[in-house]
Amino acid sequence: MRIGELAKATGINVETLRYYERMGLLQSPARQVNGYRVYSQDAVERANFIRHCRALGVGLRDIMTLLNLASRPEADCNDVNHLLDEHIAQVRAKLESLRILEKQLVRLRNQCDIAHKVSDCGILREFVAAAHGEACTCHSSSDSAS
Amino acid sequence: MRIGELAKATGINVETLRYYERMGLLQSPARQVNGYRVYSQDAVERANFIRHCRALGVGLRDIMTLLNLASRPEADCNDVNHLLDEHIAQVRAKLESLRILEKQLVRLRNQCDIAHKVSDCGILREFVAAAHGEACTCHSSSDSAS
DNA sequence: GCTAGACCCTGTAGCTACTTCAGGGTCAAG
DNA sequence: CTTGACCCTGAAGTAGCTACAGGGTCTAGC
Repeated sequence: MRIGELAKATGINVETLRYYERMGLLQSPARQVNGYRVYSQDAVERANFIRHCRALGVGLRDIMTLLNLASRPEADCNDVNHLLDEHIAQVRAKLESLRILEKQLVRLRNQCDIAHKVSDCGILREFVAAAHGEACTCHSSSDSAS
Repeated sequence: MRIGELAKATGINVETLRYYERMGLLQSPARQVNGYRVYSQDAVERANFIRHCRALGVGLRDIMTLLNLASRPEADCNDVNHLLDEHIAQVRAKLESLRILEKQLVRLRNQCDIAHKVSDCGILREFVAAAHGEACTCHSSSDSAS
């Protein structure tokens, strides 16, 4: 199977597949005489594994770790647990900051419900006021989101 | 005020301030004879405005739009509303996918609560099974998060 | 006068996870 | 023999910074 077919079979972009190969996530496949990559069924599974992990927001480095662990059946499963726990913690932290962010944005949005001039816009006034406030107090307590 | 002082006053990194200048968010300030940047109080406010927006996850391009709008008091405030609405929608979409993600991760994590060998690890088995499943059905319904 | 250290400058590369582009080669069908 | 689909490599672009290299400037202390 060539790279285009692998792409179709896995739903992963051709370029992304080559990128994964460069990054060491996919082994360099055999080549035809013309230089085309030839993949086996193993590659499909490996690529799908990667895709599944990516859909869960797992980073490439961590996927690499998982792939290495998966290939050593005698390895200690604690590493997998640990990796997942960390990932869950990250996701929860992000969720929390996004929830706060949403509240702030909605509150901001409510400053200006009817269309009028920017000069009267509660939203921009809020922005500016917040900027002023920070400039005056000079010691912010909140941190950035994202 | 020099760039270091502006950095302290706003809590924005010196490098980031120069970056914002390169990106056109901050106007190129006056220079001393030795080439050092000199900032006015205006710059502090503008920089704080940017910082505030960034903390809300607003992208640099959108901040640019807001700054331009804010400088034209007669402009229509609807643009601000629209920008904010879009941003809120984005944040909500991200929240939703993160919530799903968290559930999936927690479910996955529960597959393997006691430390043992990778060969018996429910988590990795789940990953592999999911990859297999996707390979077989060949038409995924879920999309990626993040 | 001279040196250390803090600050400033520009320009460039690094980060993540890709995507896109330039500039080619290969192959099957018409 | 040409068209179009596919493949190749290597480099650059994306966002929003951060960090580094390799300098210049200024002030304080000896």
